[in-house]
Amino acid sequence: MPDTPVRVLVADDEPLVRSGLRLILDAEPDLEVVGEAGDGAQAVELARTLRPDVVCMDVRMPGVDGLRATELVLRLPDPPRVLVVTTFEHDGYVLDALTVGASGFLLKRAGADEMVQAVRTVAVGQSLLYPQAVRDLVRARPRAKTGAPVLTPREREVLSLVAEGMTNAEIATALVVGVETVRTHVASVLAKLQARDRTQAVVLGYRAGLVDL
Amino acid sequence: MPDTPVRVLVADDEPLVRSGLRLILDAEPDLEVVGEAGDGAQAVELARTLRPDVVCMDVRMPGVDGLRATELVLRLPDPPRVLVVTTFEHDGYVLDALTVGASGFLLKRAGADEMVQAVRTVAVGQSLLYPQAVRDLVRARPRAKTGAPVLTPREREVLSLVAEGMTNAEIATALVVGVETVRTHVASVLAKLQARDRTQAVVLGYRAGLVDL
DNA sequence: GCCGATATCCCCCGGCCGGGGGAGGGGGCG
DNA sequence: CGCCCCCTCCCCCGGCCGGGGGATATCGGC
Repeated sequence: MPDTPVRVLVADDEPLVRSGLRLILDAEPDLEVVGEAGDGAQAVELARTLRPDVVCMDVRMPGVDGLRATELVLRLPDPPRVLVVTTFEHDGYVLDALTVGASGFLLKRAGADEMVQAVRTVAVGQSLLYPQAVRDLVRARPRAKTGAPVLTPREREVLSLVAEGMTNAEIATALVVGVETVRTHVASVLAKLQARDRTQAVVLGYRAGLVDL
Repeated sequence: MPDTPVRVLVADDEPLVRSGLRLILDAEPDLEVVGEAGDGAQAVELARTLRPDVVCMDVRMPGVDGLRATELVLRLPDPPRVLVVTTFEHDGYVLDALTVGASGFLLKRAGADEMVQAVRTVAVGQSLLYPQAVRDLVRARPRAKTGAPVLTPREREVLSLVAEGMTNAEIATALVVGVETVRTHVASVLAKLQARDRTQAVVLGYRAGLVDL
């Protein structure tokens, strides 16, 4: 059945954990650990060069942490699937991990069977969670709007035009006001969304449910 | 490795689908189809008497449907895991299925490999979804279109970082290249997307399905 | 071997943008 | 009546951006 073994990259700052994972995974004929990374930066670099099918990524790592590393890994051309591994279930990383695009989330206390199963599952392109994580997800789901910054009507209007890629001058023309006015509104929006520039404002505004793209 | 095979109950109103599933699953030495049900009521009854480890449950069934049957099955003493199977991904059943306690959600168009993997995954007590379902859960968002401009891998990578609101200098640092290089890539992206600036590039790239926000 | 595509680096320059101020008028609310 | 928020307009300035040129190296295909 194993046409060609699933190539796995293990990223964890503890050598002991890496060795343990390697032992467990290499024991399976259809799995092959092709590399180990001790921090996030290494993980990204090895993912780029080794081109594994699956990356087992620890969340807590020195320097570039697992989540950031996951983001970067998934931006690689033809990226691997990322299976995020963590120690505690309620550290709030689950949602973040899935948001940045991880394919699965596994607890370190999981047994060898589950670990092996998890790698196979994400390898075929499916997503995997532990049951508690699913419940957390379902419960925390309608969070799209809550906690969103409060923009004035005019500010929302301006933001939506910014999101259309219009310059301040064009927005001014569209709204029949001065460019200075638009500049002021944009400045308010940037401050409220804690965005550095209009590009960030568009992305953050979209994620906060303030604009539709 | 398979101490004792995973006992599976298949519930689907179409005999053809049941036979197909039985063929696929019984071909695996560690899986064993112990029964078939043609509707929800039968599924519940067989789950009670056969005590399978996993129930593959179709959503659409005459009489008691898959979701209701899932609820009932999970109320049995020492209940099996339920893997919900459906044809369409956007029928809104995902959330309902997870809410009533299903362990996983699988599309019928999934290949045999995925099907087998899915059963094994839920058998060891983990939850499973197809990636699209996770994205829907994390953030209900419409999907991308076709006819997207052709960007090189590096250009896509740069664009995704632009979509994070990063400046050219920051992108250069992240990718460990010179700022000049990033400027070149950004220029190519702008030209190909026919965008005037990076903000338009993000919006157009998102609408073309080239970047995730 | 040649050529195209890709990726990397370099320079100049005009322009829009964003930060930091300030200032006036109108409307709601105590 | 005052206060505060919203909308409106104004000035200066530093910085990043985007357009216009080129240049070199590697890789793959014909």
